Amino acid sequence: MNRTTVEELLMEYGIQPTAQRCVVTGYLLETDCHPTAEEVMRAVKDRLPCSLSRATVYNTLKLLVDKGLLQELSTEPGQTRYDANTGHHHHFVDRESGRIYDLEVDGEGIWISGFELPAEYKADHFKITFYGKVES
Amino acid sequence: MNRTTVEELLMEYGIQPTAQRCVVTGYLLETDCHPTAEEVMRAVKDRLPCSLSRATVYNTLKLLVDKGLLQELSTEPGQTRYDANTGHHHHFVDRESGRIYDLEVDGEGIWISGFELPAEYKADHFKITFYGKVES
DNA sequence: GTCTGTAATTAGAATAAGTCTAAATACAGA
DNA sequence: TCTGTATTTAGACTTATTCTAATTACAGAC
Ligand SMILES: [Mn+2]
Ligand SMILES: [Mn+2]
Ligand SMILES: [Zn+2]
Ligand SMILES: [Zn+2]
Repeated sequence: MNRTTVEELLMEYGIQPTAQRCVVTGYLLETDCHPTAEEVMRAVKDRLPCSLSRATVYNTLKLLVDKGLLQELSTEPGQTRYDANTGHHHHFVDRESGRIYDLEVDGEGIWISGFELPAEYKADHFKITFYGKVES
Repeated sequence: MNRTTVEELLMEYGIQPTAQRCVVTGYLLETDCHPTAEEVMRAVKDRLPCSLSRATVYNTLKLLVDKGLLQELSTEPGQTRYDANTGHHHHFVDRESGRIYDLEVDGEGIWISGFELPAEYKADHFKITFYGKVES
């Protein structure tokens, strides 16, 4: 995804497309590894002619989450991770490597049987996280 | 659950039952509110004749997790919560209050239909977290 | 019952993730 | 070009958690 496409995407979401925001968004769209803010910072700072502040990375990530372009993941304590895949999907955490894999849901959607959510619990969303090992 | 019962439980799990550990464990067993380390600290320090160090609370929580008496929850960034319910169960997060409710799984267990875990993904565990509002 | 070595606890310092602040810079619209 | 607002910046600050070095508690040996 090139520079112009990212710019257009940001504008569609009502976000002023600055160089910093483009490069952060571009990185999150192209990676599939659910990076932390720190990882975004490292990955992205060489792509800019200028310096990049930590505050800008955090502000940008928060803005993108607010506007619905990213989702936040809390799979392990002390690390917030970011995911540009905002469709309804789930995750698999490899315990050894810590890597997080996306699990896509096909057409009809997912169905959980074997227990009832009590009537007074009105859920608007759910996520499933699997833990284990990916045998390569 | 009284003092002696907690002591016996800790010993069964191979944990030397000190006063601090008993009181932390006792609190987690009696509450259903998935407290943070800070909340455990506050709730528990008056139950001891002596002072209680932050380091002890964190060490104890980690020990109890290691030995399988507690599980850690990462439902929201920046807060690790603890859960003495270590059977297979799931959670409901009330977005307004932040409160976390347990969802028990009945006899036959839970079944997820609508997508396949790829063959090379060997999962030993999964958890489901629902988000929404509890209407009281 | 003491002695003694190890385990546990303590207060406070150190880290690390994330937020805030105040000043500088960029930029959209007049 | 001018001007006001939005964005970015470096670094201070906060908060959750971990580490450290010294003290205290305790289990087993005598
Ligand atoms: Mn991070
Ligand atoms: Mn906490
Ligand atoms: Zn994902
Ligand atoms: Zn629970």
